[in-house]
Amino acid sequence: MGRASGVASAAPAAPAASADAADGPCPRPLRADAKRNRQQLMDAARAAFTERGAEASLEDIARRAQVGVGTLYRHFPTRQALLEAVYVDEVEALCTSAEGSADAEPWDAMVAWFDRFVDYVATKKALVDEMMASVGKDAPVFRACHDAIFAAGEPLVARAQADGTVRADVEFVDVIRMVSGLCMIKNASPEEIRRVLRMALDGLRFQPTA
Amino acid sequence: MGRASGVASAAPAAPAASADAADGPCPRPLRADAKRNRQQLMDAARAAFTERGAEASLEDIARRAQVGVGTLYRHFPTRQALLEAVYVDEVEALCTSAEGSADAEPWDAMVAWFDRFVDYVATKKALVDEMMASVGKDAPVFRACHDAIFAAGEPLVARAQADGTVRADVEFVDVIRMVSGLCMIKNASPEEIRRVLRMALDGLRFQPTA
DNA sequence: TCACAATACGGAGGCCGCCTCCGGTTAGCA
DNA sequence: TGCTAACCGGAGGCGGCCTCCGTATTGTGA
Repeated sequence: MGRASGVASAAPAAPAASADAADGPCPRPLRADAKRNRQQLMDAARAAFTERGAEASLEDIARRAQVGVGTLYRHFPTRQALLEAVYVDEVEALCTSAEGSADAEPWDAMVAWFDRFVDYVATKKALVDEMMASVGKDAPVFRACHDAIFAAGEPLVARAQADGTVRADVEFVDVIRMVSGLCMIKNASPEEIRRVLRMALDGLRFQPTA
Repeated sequence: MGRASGVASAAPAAPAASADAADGPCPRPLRADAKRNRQQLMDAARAAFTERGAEASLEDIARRAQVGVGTLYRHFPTRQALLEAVYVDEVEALCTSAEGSADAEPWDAMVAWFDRFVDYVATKKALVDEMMASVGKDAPVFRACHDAIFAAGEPLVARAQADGTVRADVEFVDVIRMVSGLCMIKNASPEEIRRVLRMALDGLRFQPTA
């Protein structure tokens, strides 16, 4: 993560991770078996959501994780909770990809990030159905991811604006909304989406003559 | 409908309509009670999908239509079939709205139609989840709707291109893909979407200097 | 090392929606 | 009026959702 308030929670890949960070005082650090099962559930869920979509059967996820449904529901009371847990990880990965482009041309750096944004999203449509919905929503987890995305992308747009390449009257919210929308295009190849993205982004540098 | 191969089937509003047009020779014109039930089902479905989303319970739709589930499934073997039947009607309405703008400025006429497109879609997100998926897909019904939309919108874009307002190298498929994507933006007010749409459409008239 | 809470596990069970199947009903023709 | 093809409706099998509670495991204090 770059700056940004660090999206929070979501146990890392390592098995012995610190799966704390709920909201309250957190009296106990989660028992060993619980920690293990939680991780297995997240892994199974990530796989299932990726290949079957956000509607993947929770019972099936539990089976894949070699865990009873009860356990699944204890860790993640709702499908939404599970979806979020997985998706927070993903967002982090996306956001870090914004770093290290400081030396490129502002416009190119910006376009490149949005390219990655779209590619990235393409591989997890299911998860991102939720993620897209977060732009503008104020649920706690969403809020954090939303912030992370802004922290990653806004500077890129600002730089292109300072540079004069992007017209001054566009706002990042609108741009991210636009790109989010384009991510939802169905039945289009990556190249097709990229072409559309280029076209739409060109709107950012159109200088109204009026 | 303008030109276009007339989207087909989907019984009109009038109760005594000719609900034929399946695919084959159609030996019988559908019995009176069947015709009535079919209409009730479509009405109930339209309402249910609009207010509960595309996941609305089919059993509930049958109940609302005061018909057994069996009847529902006989008329519409799959949820998809029902969705399509309802959605064909909707697309027709959208397409006809492209007519009568021949006297406006090409750019304005085009923008206005896409505005309507987005507004229209906004009120039936559920249905249009399917519709959006149709751009590029080749299922029979989809094909027809797809054609109808192209027949309605393509001339508008072509006119703006002939006019020189829209750059010559954009293709209608891409434009409709772009707008379709924007329709999917979540949690945004109509004005916000309109702003994004304007921004994206400006990309069509950006003249690359290179 | 042992014993005993505190925690966590897992799956049976109630509920609901999907879809199929078939005995009973009805429209419409002769 | 009688007959039959066409149609109706809902019971029933299946699978997913979620809850509840008896059983198993962990880890801590003696």
